[in-house]
Amino acid sequence: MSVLVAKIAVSAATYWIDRPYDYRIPEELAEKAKPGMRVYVPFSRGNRRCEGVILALSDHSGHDALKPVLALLDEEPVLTEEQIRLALFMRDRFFCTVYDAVKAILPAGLWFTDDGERRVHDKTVEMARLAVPPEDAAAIAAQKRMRSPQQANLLDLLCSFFALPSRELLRFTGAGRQSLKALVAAELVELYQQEVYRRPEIYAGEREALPVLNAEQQNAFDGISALACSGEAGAALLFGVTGSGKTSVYIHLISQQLARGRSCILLVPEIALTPQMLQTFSSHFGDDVAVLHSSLSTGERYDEWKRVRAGKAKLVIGTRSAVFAPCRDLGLIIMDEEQEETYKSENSPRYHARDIAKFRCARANCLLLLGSATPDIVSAYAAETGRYASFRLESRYNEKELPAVSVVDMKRELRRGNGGSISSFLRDELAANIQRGEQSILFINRRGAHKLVSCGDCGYTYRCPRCSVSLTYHSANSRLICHYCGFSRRVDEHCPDCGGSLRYIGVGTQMVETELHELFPGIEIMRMDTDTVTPAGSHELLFKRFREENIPVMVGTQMVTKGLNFENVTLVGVISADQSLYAGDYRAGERTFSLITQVIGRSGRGEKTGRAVIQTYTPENETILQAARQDYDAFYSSELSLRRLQNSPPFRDIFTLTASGLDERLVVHASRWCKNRLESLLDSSSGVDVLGPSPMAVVRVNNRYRYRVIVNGPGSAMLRAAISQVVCECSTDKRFRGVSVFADHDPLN
DNA sequence: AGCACGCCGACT
DNA sequence: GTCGGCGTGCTC
Repeated sequence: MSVLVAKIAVSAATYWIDRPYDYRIPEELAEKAKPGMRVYVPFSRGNRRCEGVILALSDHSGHDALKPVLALLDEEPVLTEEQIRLALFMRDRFFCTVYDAVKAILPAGLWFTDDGERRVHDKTVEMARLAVPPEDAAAIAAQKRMRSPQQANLLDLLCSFFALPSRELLRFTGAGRQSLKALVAAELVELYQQEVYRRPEIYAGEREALPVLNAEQQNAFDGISALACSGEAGAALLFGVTGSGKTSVYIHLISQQLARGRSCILLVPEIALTPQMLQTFSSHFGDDVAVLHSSLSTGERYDEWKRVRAGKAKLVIGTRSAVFAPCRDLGLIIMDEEQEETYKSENSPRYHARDIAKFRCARANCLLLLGSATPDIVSAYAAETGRYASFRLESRYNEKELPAVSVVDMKRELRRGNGGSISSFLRDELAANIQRGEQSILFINRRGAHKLVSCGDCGYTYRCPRCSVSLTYHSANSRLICHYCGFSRRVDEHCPDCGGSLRYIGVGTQMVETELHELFPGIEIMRMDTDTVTPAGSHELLFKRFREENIPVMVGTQMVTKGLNFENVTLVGVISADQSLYAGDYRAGERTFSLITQVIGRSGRGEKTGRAVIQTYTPENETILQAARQDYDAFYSSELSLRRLQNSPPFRDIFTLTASGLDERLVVHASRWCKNRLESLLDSSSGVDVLGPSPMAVVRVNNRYRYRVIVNGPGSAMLRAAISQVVCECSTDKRFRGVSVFADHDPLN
């Protein structure tokens, strides 16, 4: 019997209409069409051509009048059966469309290729700009105000910005695409493509002998390798204190799998920060290594992807998305620093790399190894209860002692009249280090280390017109920028409100840097921020300078806590350990513990023993004390009982329903409706709590108000189905037009 | 979402 | 009358 029907996931389908659509396969394509191939199909009333992917073939359909598949985009399937399964799993797990999942699984480069010949195009975004002088546009806008207010709004906005990405433009004005198209048709506005630039990457190395394992590492290796070679699916946790040499164990495990003809994936939280890790692995595995991460160019990424798929590269090292690497004969997935938040995607598909890794390992009957010095409480619990195998590395390299840690009470410091951010204790320690010619690193527990601009007379501060946050000053281009939506503007000469003089208030690194200059005149201070606009690789350069020029003090955010080892650093300071403790979500304690542990780990990597100073306004806080003692087990047990009381993971799963829109009242209304609807769908005995709605920490972004309902319950298929149903119902409810809703499993905040 | 169909208000 | 907003409903 001839196969005539294809079940297809289409790109144009939104979440609430996403299902396999049946299409007729025309006679001439019947031979070639296979599951996993991309196709063009007509979709919706206008039969507009859209992309799709064949999920399955069939000989019948429950529908009559099927539309035909227009064309096949691939000669061979680009998705394996296994990857199709994964995409379907992702839809169910992460509340995304199947096509969204497919786009995450496949590399972007695939969309730019033709006939197997690589034709990499520059990545572009669609921009809209005025096609007439702004004065004319303003006049036309005024004319149009009555008849077509949406078009008038679009024109007005373009008058002040000249050019904007059309996506942004529509989002900001709330106008529909048709209004923009009308303006384009009237030749008042034109659309054009603007390039988004990408940067390349180089790596090289010579093969080296495998590192020698110490007894403890050998022991861990033996246990893990037995599991990895057992041919059964499973997961293991490798708890290894900072400097215990987890990497050496990884190298041996990978080497073993490659020798068995299996391929491996090594996931790292942030590859840009670990060039020496890459160096290490390419020195052992040479061309067997493929690197996959977001700052590769589309072409490079695609090339690496092809090498992996062809079986030419057997070890994939990469960030989050590398978990989708098309490895053949997968033998092992390792997630290094598995507690890191960068493994969770914050836009659709909102997946966690750990969940994808588990799925793949289960299907491939292989091992997932989670490595960490401060494991996620959920992973540690799974290890404790025997769901994961568990291995420990407890001795530091070369039997080095832990740094001596001091906790400084900043409240007392304040009472003593020191209102600055550096305590007298830390100051003395710094002075001692400077005198000895040793280096120090100060860590600021805060993101966005920028300046605010405020009026010295009336206190006016610049706020984003589209978001409920202040604008921050970037010296790189002398502009004020919103970190949420990217809005930017020039700074005025004087206060726009009262004409007074404007002050530039340093927060974070800048403030500390200034203070240090006052305390230690003439001493060089290096500053390192996470989100300064700097060219690629400049962090590495800064680290190199710090090392080679023996710069006495480095001040920085997040990134100074990661990776690099400096022999001569013997003092680290945490300026304020408190910020991340009160972030509000259930992960706050975990984050703080992990952060402090990593900072302490930066000290005393060389010959000399290190010291660490932790400043806090709550010196009695258990988490901070446990982190200071580097006592993960104590932290784990107190955190676990807290989680048990709070009903948070690992005891319950957390889901959120987030609603956003221009009309705040409507957003609240829709959120409240979601909560009630969900409660009514669930049995009162289901053990599910629905909380909220509550405004998000930053309520307004890009003029859209954001409210959230939190669902706390067992992550059962039944609960996920109910959540999915509520999202679909709310999205299609006419009363909530203009409000968009999405669900997320265990979001970061 | 994005597209067609169809209703209703303004201008020739 | 009719042009073109903008609301409504559907997507194999």
